[in-house]
Amino acid sequence: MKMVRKKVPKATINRLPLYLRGLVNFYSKGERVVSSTRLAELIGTNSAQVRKDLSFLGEFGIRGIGYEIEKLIEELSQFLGLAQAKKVIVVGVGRLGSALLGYNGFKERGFEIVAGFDVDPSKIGKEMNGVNIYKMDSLRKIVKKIGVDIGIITTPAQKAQEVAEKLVEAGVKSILNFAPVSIEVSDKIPVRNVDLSVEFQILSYYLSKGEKSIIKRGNEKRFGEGGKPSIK
Amino acid sequence: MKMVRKKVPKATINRLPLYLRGLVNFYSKGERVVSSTRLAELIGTNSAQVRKDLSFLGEFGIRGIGYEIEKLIEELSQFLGLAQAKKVIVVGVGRLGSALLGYNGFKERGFEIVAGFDVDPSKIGKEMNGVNIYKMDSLRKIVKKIGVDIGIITTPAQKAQEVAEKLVEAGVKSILNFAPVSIEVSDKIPVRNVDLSVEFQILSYYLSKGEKSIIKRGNEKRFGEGGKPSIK
DNA sequence: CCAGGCAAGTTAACTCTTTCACAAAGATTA
DNA sequence: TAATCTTTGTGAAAGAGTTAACTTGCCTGG
Repeated sequence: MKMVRKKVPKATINRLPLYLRGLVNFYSKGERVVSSTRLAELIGTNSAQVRKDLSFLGEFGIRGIGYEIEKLIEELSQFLGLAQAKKVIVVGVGRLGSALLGYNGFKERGFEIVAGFDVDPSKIGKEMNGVNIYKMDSLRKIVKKIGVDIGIITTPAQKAQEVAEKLVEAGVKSILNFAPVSIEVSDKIPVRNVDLSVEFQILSYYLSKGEKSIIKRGNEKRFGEGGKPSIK
Repeated sequence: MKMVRKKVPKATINRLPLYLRGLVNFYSKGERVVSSTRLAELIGTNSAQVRKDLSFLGEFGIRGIGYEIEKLIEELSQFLGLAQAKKVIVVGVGRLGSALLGYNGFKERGFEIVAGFDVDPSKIGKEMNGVNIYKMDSLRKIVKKIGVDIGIITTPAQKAQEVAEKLVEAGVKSILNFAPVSIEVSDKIPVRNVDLSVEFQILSYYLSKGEKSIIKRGNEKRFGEGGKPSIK
């Protein structure tokens, strides 16, 4: 029975959205209660982990029964700050950027893309999937006017850092960077980097790891970025 | 002078592609040597971490100087199994799938998209960004013929599990899943799940907590169940 | 109301990862 | 050659995260 919530580990934070996703799925199938074991299978971990993770948020399971799905969804949404919708802009509406503009899953989950920005004159002033595309010069004005929670960077790598700075300067509150480069901004602004090539390369390692798992050594001669908090 | 079986930590594996990315970038700018401190800044960690990570692969720094970039790129590429090109297919060429088809960065990094698959008759038989789109029924035949290292799933969530099973059955060696659902296949097949909504939600948490910034990438890999990839 | 079953909550052991701090070794200077 | 400087490589300590195993509490059947 704890009133004071201890600090929630980062590893736990990373799993909470996965629980949420699974719970919503279960709920839509008519289920109303779920056990830690069932939730664990869903995301590939074990039941102790699930109980531990959820215990950081409070006690809302029923011993002998499990967790009431609806209640747990509510608690997780609350905890993750999903209670109110988030406004999102996309800078760089090339292939990936426009794919994001068109993905309905975000809106369903409370992330509304309110504007796109690009430097290509042939895109500026157009509308893509119901979202207006503006020139970069308008960034500041538009952000000030509507308030933006998340700025997505889908520009080429060379432009990413510059864009990140413009976003911060304009007042965007957090950044999701898809450009294959690490960006560095004030450590007050949460930044997440998602590099798809990196995912491929990690997979490549596990693909070939049979031979790679034995290493010979020694017979001759092996986020706001910038030295701030390192997170996995 | 030791010949040791030493397990490379997963956390290290996840960082190696980031070092590689930075090194390639430095090299293209004409630099030839880099220190652990410099590499650390690049990915937002500290020099001890970098040295430790690299020490798992061998000793190829020069004390008093740093690391020879070209050599380090070579070693990392070798270690990550990037020495030979990987063949990739994309199942589901909707918005995200076709964005991936068109991204040149993959080919540059040795990941060649050799075919796309879809169920939509209006796409089948067409070519998108130089890649032929086939019907799902052809999956097995084509995979058998050309050999496929990585299968990307960019279908709707409801189809993802079924597609994953077809991929495995056809002989695809690893899977990168973008559908917002966890897929479960044989433990022998490495799987990585990338859910963009999850990234948004994690960001949402840090946003609402007004907490210090996050940095790195999300995450964890899953291998079927509770992660089997370690060799003891 | 009690006994038995079941699953959450919790503690502590354990494992994994990061960081510290220093010895080792190549480079440079005198 | 020796002294000094610099940066790697590493063992050990510290810190995070995971898992096992135990305790608590709810529910059901008798």
